[in-house]
Amino acid sequence: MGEQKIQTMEDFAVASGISRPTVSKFFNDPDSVRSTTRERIELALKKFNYTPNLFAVNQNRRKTKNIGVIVPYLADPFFAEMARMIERRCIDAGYWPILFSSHGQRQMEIKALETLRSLKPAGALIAPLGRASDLEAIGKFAEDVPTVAFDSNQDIGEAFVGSNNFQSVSLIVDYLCRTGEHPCFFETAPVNPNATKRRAAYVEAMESLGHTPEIIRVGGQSWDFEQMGLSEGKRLIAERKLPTNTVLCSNDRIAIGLLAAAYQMGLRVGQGPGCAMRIAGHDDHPWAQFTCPPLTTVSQDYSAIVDSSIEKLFEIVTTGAKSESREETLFDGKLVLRSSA
Amino acid sequence: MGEQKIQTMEDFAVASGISRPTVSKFFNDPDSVRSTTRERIELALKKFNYTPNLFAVNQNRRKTKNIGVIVPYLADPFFAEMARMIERRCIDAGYWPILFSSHGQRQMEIKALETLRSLKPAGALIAPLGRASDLEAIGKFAEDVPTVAFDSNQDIGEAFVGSNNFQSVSLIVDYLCRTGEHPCFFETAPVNPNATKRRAAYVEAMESLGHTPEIIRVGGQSWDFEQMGLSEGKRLIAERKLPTNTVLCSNDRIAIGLLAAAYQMGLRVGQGPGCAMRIAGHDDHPWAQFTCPPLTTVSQDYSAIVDSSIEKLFEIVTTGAKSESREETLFDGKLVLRSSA
DNA sequence: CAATAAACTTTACGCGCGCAAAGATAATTA
DNA sequence: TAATTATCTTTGCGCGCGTAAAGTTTATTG
Repeated sequence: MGEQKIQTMEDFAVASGISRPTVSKFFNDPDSVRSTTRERIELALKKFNYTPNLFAVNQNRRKTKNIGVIVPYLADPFFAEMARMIERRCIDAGYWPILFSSHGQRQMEIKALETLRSLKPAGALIAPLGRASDLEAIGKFAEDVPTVAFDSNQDIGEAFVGSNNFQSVSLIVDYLCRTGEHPCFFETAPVNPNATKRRAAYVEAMESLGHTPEIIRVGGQSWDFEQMGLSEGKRLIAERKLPTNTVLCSNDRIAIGLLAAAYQMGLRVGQGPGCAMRIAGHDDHPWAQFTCPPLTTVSQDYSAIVDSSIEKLFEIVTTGAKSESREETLFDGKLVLRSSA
Repeated sequence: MGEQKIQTMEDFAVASGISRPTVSKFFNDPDSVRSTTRERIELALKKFNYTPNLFAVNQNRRKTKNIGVIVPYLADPFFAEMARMIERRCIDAGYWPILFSSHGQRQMEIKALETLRSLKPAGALIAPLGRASDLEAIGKFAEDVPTVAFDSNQDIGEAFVGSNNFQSVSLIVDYLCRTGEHPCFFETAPVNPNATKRRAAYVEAMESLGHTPEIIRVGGQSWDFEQMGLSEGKRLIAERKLPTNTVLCSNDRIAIGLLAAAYQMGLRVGQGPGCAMRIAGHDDHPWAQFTCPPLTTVSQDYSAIVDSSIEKLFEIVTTGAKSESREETLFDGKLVLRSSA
């Protein structure tokens, strides 16, 4: 080998002694050709190491095998982890995942949609930015491309898969009220419906337990949750503005910042005696087990959300069935008791 | 608008009253057409919202505008952050970044290379897995595609950009020795040359200061650094196996795990009186400022590394100059003093 | 204003492959 | 063995665009 440079499928077909259309058929679905033929092609494949030109392939296919994935913020391990799972599922199903991160910015999300559209994907999995999203742009995109939304429910796409915030928040509010002083709710300006729903869920849960909800909102809309938790947390502690000794944070990343604030202000966090406050989060973020103290939180069922949204998407993609009603699938959270609350 | 569906460049050219080749020219470089023409096209662009088919574009271009980016582990905010910067730079330069994560797995890295190759990228920025990498595969890839390696120096590609581990480690070893008990070195089985170099640098720095290096290696090769820092840290503390009260960790993620271990074992970490041990890390990881206590570490100059590697790559891509010698650029680290050591 | 240069239009080809149709060959069944 | 079916080969078109060449218009210069 080596002397003959296999560049095109034509070359490869000649070299392997099989006609090009059959080779083409093989690459689209190896099981669609006779086993003897398949073996001959696979043999030649090992010998010549040819890969079809992805651009030529996708230009001509009626529908491509591309799956677009857009997450709002890839530097958040939560989304990084989801992306990892999604990529794996796509590849296993013979699709090619293309990952975009909006990096928390409206313009980036729009850009990602544009780029994605020009890739003529078979489908898309989108976790919208939320408030910052151009819903109209996403909506238009979803008209042309089968789209499943996850994480943040913005009424776009054929279906939504996410967490049942009302269930999960009431779970942890119940727990906190049962085991100590009732919690106040610590949040940043809501970046997406999850944040809004969690606050509403907190209010509802508190009221149903006969407590007065107390909400502390800090800062503006930003994805630097830890930073805001830390700086605003320090300020609140210094000014003694926390209404109760128990703080339920809108998400784990805020809680991580608040934990650092408490530490730096010399406040011991936990349930035991000698502890000045309790801090709880929401999500069961990958880092939550490494905080000091380890963070009590409610888990989001990452893998269930990924599995379900992928499944939903493939269903829409393969059947081509535009469902008449937008389906919403919510997964329950589970209480993750560690020592911070 | 709306009634006329602009699908092809032909359609768009007709609709905007400009010939297709000129439109094509515009999309390749807006500055290559007369300003009056450019304005007319941009006007039509707003009106019709057309984007060229990326597959068709890239199929025909001599060299594509794709830049492949492969990072070893995207769930690590360090790489997520680098990837974010790289993406931005590429887009600003008119390139299209395609991001892959090896997810810590050899097979994924190989797969990413294969996929990337079929995208005929103009260039590639690769942070190799390290030990787990198929160096031969990357090497072959780099023969065909202009490649710059970063983060982990595996002798592949036209150039390497990374951190000067000897400088940075000796910096923090000096500091630690100067301000307290000399440090032992806490590492997992090295996943890449950085880890190996840091250990060597530690040994060298210690010896030059007249101290005996003491290395603690735990666990196997894995990217779950925090987990290993935590579990092995707890064990070491329980069994009183730490030779000194000062621990320099091979990277911040291990340090984060060890901090959690110390906390859970009731050990106070920091420099002050009443502190049982000091813990330092390496990298100035995005989370390092939110640990309890905040982590003293050495920064890697993320943005310098990104800038330099991008610059290097564009230089190679544009000039097409295969340099005779592989250039290595190392950036110095800076001491980041927080309160953990 | 004419002369030159720059930018444009028209025309045409080719990239590498998907895909369809018709005929040839191989595997399966009766 | 003949008939049926599955799979293959041959042939050829077209996807949407890059790009080149030749001719035409517009802007710049003297």
